[in-house]
Amino acid sequence: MLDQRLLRENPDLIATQLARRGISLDLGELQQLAQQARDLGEQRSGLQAEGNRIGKEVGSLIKGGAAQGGPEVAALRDQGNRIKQQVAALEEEEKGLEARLQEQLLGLPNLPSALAPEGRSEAENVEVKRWGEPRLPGPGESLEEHWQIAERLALVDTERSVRIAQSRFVTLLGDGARLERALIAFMLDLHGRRGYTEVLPPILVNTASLTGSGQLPKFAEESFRCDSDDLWLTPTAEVPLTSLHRDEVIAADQLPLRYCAYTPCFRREAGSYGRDTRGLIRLHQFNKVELYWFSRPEDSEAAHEQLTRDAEAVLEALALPYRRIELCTGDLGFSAARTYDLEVWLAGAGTYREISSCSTCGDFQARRASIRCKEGKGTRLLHTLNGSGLAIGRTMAALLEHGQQGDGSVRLPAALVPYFGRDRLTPEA
RNA sequence: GGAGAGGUGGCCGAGUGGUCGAAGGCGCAGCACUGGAAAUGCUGUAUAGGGGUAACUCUAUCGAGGGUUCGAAUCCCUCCCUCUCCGCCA
Repeated sequence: MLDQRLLRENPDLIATQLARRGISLDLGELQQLAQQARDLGEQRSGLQAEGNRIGKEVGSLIKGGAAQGGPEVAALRDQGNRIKQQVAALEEEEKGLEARLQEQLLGLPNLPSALAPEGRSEAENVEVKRWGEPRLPGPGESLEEHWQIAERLALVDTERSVRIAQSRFVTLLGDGARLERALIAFMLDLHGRRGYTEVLPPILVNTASLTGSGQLPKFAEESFRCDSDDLWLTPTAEVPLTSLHRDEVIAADQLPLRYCAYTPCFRREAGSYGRDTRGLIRLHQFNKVELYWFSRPEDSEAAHEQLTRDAEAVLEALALPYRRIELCTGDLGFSAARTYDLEVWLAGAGTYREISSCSTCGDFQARRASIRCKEGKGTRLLHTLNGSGLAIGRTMAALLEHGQQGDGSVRLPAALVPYFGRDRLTPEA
């Protein structure tokens, strides 16, 4: 959520910055709404002050011996009643305005960081770096895509998943299930060694939590909802992790707080019919290990680099080639001020594919979720950052495509052996 | 799900409908004392919003929302949460 003070004092800045995202917006209505709400509030609190004064006066009159039903007391009582009615009327109007204002503000995305490159769409994202050698098919060799390998090795059962749930769900079997579990444990251990506190949060979250991290109110159609309970299936661990410290004030010397969490993630993927229909790339339910930082505002830029490095460390430990892309202003997510996407090389598909998205949200989520830090006198909003470290299903896809052998088996990186128990997936196994 | 108890500042804990943003204690900060510290003493110590260059000031907040009243932490209603016991359950 954007700062109301900024709206009042520098609306042009908001308009210019949102324009960098490709949003042209007339802030006039919003400003007017804010102004009206403020005027009403001023009027109301003035009346309340008057009412408080009368109340005290009655108190001291009675204490001084005036009769409860005496003329002075009765006059003040009438006056108090009139004020009460006026206050009630103003309050109702103010509430309506505040609700509208809040609704509109909650629907506005974050302002892009000054550092985010200009651009209108995905096409203008900027490649920052590449790591590793993308595997290309040798002469006469054709590389399979991960879903072909997975089916051939009986790691997944797609058809039966429809029976259990729906399309876009997957059931992992045998080595597939074990590899998924190994990857989760491997990543959590890696991040734990790098200083993250492991968290296993609830994956049903309430409306306030989704609003705090920015999924609501705008993207309700993207989440699964438990209608009778004000609970939703979390679309990413970013949601419960943001709310881990919702409505808290954290001493600055405790920062940064760094968490990693494995959760299943649930997304309705509305409007993606026909895209990535095979395999592990786009599912209604998938597993992910998430990294999350609560940082002092001054430190969040460096934190963003570090968080991204921590995600890259997973890919490097698994020897998976990747590149780092910085999203241009037009491609930034709703809550992000600046984002690096990590794209892993899918050898069978012959493309780089997003496997992690590392964002700094500035104070955007902190304002929505009311998370502050305290340093000396006074409090201020802190900064939040999040990134995948990594999406498990896509990691498995990359491993299968990268490690496939001419004999039909798949070689796994050495780092996984302690977790999976073998260095190879074979047809017979 | 049933029965009971309870939710007050960073923490503990008092609070008779009238000057209560709230006693007292702990903690924390500053000052004094000390060679330095401990102990002690004094002073200060919530958050959000509005107004003011500032000193300061106004409003709101005692789980949340309603109500009664000139006036509510205190009385009434609804809801939420926590704890104890019973039931059920991985």
